[in-house]
Amino acid sequence: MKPDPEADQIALKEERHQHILELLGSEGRVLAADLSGRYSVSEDTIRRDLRELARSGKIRRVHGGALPRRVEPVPFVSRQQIDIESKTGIARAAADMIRDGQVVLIDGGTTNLRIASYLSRELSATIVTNSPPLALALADHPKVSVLMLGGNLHKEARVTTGIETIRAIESIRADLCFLGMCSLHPEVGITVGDREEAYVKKAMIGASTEVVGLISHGKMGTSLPYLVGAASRLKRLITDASDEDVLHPYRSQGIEVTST
Amino acid sequence: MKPDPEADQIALKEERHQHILELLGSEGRVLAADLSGRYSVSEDTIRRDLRELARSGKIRRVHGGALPRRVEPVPFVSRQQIDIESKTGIARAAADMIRDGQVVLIDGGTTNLRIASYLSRELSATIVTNSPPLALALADHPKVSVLMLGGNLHKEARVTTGIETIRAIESIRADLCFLGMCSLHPEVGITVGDREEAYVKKAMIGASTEVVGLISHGKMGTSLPYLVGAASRLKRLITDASDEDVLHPYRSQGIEVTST
DNA sequence: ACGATACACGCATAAACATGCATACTCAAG
DNA sequence: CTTGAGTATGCATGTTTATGCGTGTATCGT
Repeated sequence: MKPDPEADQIALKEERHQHILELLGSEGRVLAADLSGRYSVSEDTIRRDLRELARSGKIRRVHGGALPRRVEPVPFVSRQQIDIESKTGIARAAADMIRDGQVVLIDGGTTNLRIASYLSRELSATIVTNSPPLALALADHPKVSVLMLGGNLHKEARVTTGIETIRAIESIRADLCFLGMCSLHPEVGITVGDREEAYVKKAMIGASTEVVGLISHGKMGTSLPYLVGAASRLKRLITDASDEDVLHPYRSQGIEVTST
Repeated sequence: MKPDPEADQIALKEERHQHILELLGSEGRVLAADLSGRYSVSEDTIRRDLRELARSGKIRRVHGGALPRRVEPVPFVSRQQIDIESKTGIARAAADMIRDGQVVLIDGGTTNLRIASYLSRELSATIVTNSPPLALALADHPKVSVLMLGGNLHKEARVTTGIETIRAIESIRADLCFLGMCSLHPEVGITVGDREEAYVKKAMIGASTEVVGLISHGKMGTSLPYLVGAASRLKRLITDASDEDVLHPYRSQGIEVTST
């Protein structure tokens, strides 16, 4: 055996495996024939390596070489698909409001969840949320720090609620709060369909300097059994509704309305 | 004995061990044959050395030599795909352990995440977890109640950690705890790669009547920087490893071992 | 449909391995 | 000093592992 200048740095099988994985990570693919030459071993050996790595799920074996494991996008629930365009605009406008260094309280809900997608990769802030889906969506963000609020999981809404959640909220001071809106009415106020959620939202309002409501047009002017607070608790409203008749009642209460 | 210019500076076993570790640190790997020549001892002696070092978790033994302990930062999403079959068996066995009415603490980790899929639809229990993905996986379950532990989101592991998490754990008494295992060694104990996580796991052990460890074979006999506790803290171990040589050290510590 | 390439399988072999045993050394008690 | 226990080492042994090669099969691109 002649020492190959490139090879025989790697004499151990495990070492080769590791190296193949790294190579796959940086190059995006590997070819069996190429690896054979690179490590000065027979293609059979390489094939055996690839087979092993594939069997333990570390790579995806294909004819001629191997590819990285499929990185499939996070499987989001179908409900997210509703009203995509309107929610996109609202979420983007909300994401733009966040400044570096701020502590931001973000409530659950599908609209709020989309905020995660529109946060700048450069943003360095602390996001506090009672929504596990939102927390997970932010897990890939390079800079934001995520504080998950504990509590009972409300299965329908996918948010945590209850006394633990409220206590945790009470112990923070947020610069900004994006409140999820189930329904909003200029006179009745902010209402939700769940008692526990109402208390959580009240606590969120109380813990934040500035409260912003995100709401799609279909939910405006409606009401639900449990009251969170008057509409005037909101400093700003971001919505896709554009009908001035609908928006004016809020403006007249001193709420800044942003229509996307 | 003939004095070797390079060798016999090192005559003691401990000296050799120390030197091997240093070499491993600087070179990234060591070869048994190479070391044999370097220290002018037989390969058998080197093999014994390597075996000892591996047994105490300081190196990773491979055919032909040894490598540093694996520090393999595989992203969470792709980690989910690794060793699917083995994780399935382990998770199923774990799910079967849960009885109606119990309060069960489930740690993060990809193996534990799969437990959710195997819970009977009839089961009525309270699941407490610091893993948002697990909480979400359980959101569709008809009967279990889910308590999400709050805290800072550890992005890599997708679990919450920190003082909030620990406080929340301390306030509950669980019947059962499924501890996620990053690595387990019969003598070194349960270890993890993150300091915060170590504290959370400690708290989990303390809050549970019965602690069960779920671990796939590849993680057995390895160790990481931060100690959670002795292996004997586990009442039961569920693994896909079936090699009696690997399992016996745990059995002899009084741990019930279930091999799937 | 066709060669060309990549592949899986079985077999052979050399290296690496575990194990048991014998030897040599150390240290301390007799 | 002698003796004996404990340890480290080397050697002989049979076993396991990693690898390469030959054969025949599957897959690819045209």
